Amino acid sequence: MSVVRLNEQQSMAVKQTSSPLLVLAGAGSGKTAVITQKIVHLITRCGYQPNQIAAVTFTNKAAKEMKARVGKLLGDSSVKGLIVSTFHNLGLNIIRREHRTIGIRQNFTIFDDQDSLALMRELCKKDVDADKSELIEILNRISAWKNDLKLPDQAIAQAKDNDELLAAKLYEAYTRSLKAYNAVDFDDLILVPTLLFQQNETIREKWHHRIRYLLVDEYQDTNTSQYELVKLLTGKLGNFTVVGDDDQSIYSWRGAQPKNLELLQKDFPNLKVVKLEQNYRSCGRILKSANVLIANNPHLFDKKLWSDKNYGEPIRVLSVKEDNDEAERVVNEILSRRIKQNLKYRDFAILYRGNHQSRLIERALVIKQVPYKVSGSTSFFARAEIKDIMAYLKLLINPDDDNAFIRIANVPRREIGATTLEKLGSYANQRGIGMFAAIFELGLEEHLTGKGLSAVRRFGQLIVKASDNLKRGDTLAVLNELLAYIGYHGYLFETSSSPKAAEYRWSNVAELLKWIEKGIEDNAQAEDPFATTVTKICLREMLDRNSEEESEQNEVQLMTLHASKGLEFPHVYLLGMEEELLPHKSSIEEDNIEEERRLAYVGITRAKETLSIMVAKQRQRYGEMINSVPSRFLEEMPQEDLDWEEDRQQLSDDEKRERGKNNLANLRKMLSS
DNA sequence: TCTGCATTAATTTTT
DNA sequence: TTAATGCAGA
Repeated sequence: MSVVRLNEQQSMAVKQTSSPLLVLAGAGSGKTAVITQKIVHLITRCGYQPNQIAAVTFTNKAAKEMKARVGKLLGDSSVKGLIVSTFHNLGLNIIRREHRTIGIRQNFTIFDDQDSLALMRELCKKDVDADKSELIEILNRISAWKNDLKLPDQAIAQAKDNDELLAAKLYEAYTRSLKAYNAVDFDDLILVPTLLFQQNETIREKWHHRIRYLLVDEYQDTNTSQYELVKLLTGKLGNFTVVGDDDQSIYSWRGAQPKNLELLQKDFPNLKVVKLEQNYRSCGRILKSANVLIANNPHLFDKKLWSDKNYGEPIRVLSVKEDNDEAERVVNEILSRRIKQNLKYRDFAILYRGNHQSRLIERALVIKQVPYKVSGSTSFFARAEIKDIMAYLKLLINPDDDNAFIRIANVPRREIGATTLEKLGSYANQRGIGMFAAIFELGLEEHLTGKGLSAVRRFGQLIVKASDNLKRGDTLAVLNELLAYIGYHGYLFETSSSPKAAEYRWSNVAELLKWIEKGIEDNAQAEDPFATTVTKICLREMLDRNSEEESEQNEVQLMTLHASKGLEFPHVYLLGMEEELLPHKSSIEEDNIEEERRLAYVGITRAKETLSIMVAKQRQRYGEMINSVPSRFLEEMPQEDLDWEEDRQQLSDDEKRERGKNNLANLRKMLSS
C-alpha cells in the first residue's frame, strides 16, 4: 500500500496544488487513493502541517477508511491534528469552538430526526392538527430551507401559499425551541457555522488560518449551505481539491446540488479540472453495462470510463416467481458458489432499494445459518428503548433539553401525566426557563398540586443525583445504577408483549451501554468523554464500530444502494430490479427517473467480478401480492451482456420457448460482435 | 391515568 | 402483513 502507482491523471490530481482543483472521478477510478496520496503529498512535499489540512466526506465510514489509509501511509503519529471527518462533524467542531459567539451553551444537544419529529409534534399539538406524515412533510420543508440558507423570516416572507406559510411559521417556532433547549439539529451543524462565517470576519480569518487546505470527497452530494461553507473556509485563495462524479449523485432529495460541480467553474475561474477515467474495479462487461445504462442520462461533464481488466462473465438476470423465491434463490446461490468457487461470505453483497427489502433476505439467511451484516440501518435508534435511554443521557448532559425531559419524565411510569407535564411546561415557558429547571422553583407550587408536584420533584432529584454522581464516579457504574434505580429492566418486561421481546429490548440497551463504555475509553483525553461519546452516538458515528475487527469478519454484506456508494464487492446481487421499486414508484410519479438510474448505476458499479440482478414477477405489498414488471433499466442495458435465467420449475412451455429464442438471439449478437 | 382492542397507515434513500 | 396510533372503558 505504501507504494502506490498512480496513473497520469491521478498523478496530476495529486500534484496540482497551486490552484483550486476539481477531480471528476468515475466509479472505481481510485479517487480515495488520490485523496489520501494528495494529503501525503501536501504534507511531505508542500510543507503543510497535518493540522492545516482538512479532508471532508459525507459518511462516517468513508472518513474512517480515509483516516486509516493516511495513517498507514504516514504513520499514525505523524498525522496528528489532521482533520478527516464528515461535513457534519466538522461543523460540530466549529460550533463547539465558537459556541460563545454563536450564543449556544456548552454541552448542547444534537437532535436527530426522531427528536425533531417529537419536537414538531409538540409544537403542532396546540393549534395544528397534523399526522405523522404531515409533520415529516413540514420538517422536510424546514430542512430544505436550512440547506438553502433560508432563515425563518425569509421563509415567511417568501411563502407562496398557506401551507408554506404555516410551515414557515413552524420553522420559526422550531428554531426558537431548539435555541431554548440549547440544541441543534443535523442541518444546523452545517447552517450555523456557515452563517457564523458569513457574519463574522474575525472568526472566518481564524479558521482560514487553521485550515489551509481543504479536500472534499463526494462533492456532487454537497448542498447549497455545504458549498457555501466550503467557499467560506477556503476563501478567495481556493486552496482546495474536490472530488466528485455527477453520475453518482443520489442525494438530491437531501438537497444535494450536482450543479455545484458547474458552479465551481464560475466561482473559481482558475479552477483546474482533472478526469479520472480508468476504472480499476470492475471487469469490462460490468463497466460497459453501467456505461450504456448511464448514457441515458444527461451529463454535466463528458466522461468515458474504461478498464483493462478482462471482460468477465455475463451479467445474470435471475427471474423468479415471487419475493420469497428471490430471497431463497440468492441465499442458495451464495451458499453453493461459496463452496464451488472457494469464496468467503464477505465476498458477497446483497443490495436493494429500500431498507424493508432486507427483511425477507434476512429471514432466509437466518434459516440457512449464513452469517450476515446489515449496514447503515438506523432502525436501532428508532427503537423506543434506545430513544428512552438516549433521552436520559441527553438530559444528564443538557438539562435544558425539554424534548428529552418530556420523553422520559414518565418513563418508567412515575405518575407524571400529561396534565402535570402541561402545567410544568407552561410554567417553565412563562418563566423562560427549561422544564427541568422549573421543577425546583418555588413558584411552581402555585401551579401544581401536591401529588404532581412531589412526583415531579422526585424525578428532578433523581436526575440531579445521577448528574452529581457522574461528576465523581465511574460513568458506566453510575448509568447502571440509574437504570437499576428506575427499574428499567422490569419496565421493559411490563411493557413488552413477551418476555422474549423484553429480553431483546434489554439487549439493545446493553448494546448501547457497551458503545458508551467504548466511547468513553476512546475519548478519554476529551474534556468530557461522556458528553463527547453521546454526541458521537447522535451523529451515528459509532454505527459501524471497530472497522478493523469488522474487515476480519466474514459475513455477507446487506445494504441499501445508497449505503453501498463508495464500496466494492467481488460478487454483487442486486435485488428487485423492477418497475416501481427501481425506479421507485414515487420517483416515477415525481418524474425523477434520472436519479434512480444513477442509483442503479451505483449498484452495478459496486461489482468487481460478477453481478446478478434479481427480478420477481410478484411481490408482496401491504400484505397482498401484486404483479411486477422488470425495470426499464434492464432494457436500457446492453442485451448481449445479459444472461436471462428463469426459474426452471415455474416456467410454462411458452415461456421456455420464448427464453430459448432470446438466448439464441443473444448468442447471435455475441458471435457477431 | 392506564389498559386493551380496533383501526389505519406504511415502503425511498441518511448525517 | 406488521407496526403504530386512537379511542373507549376501567
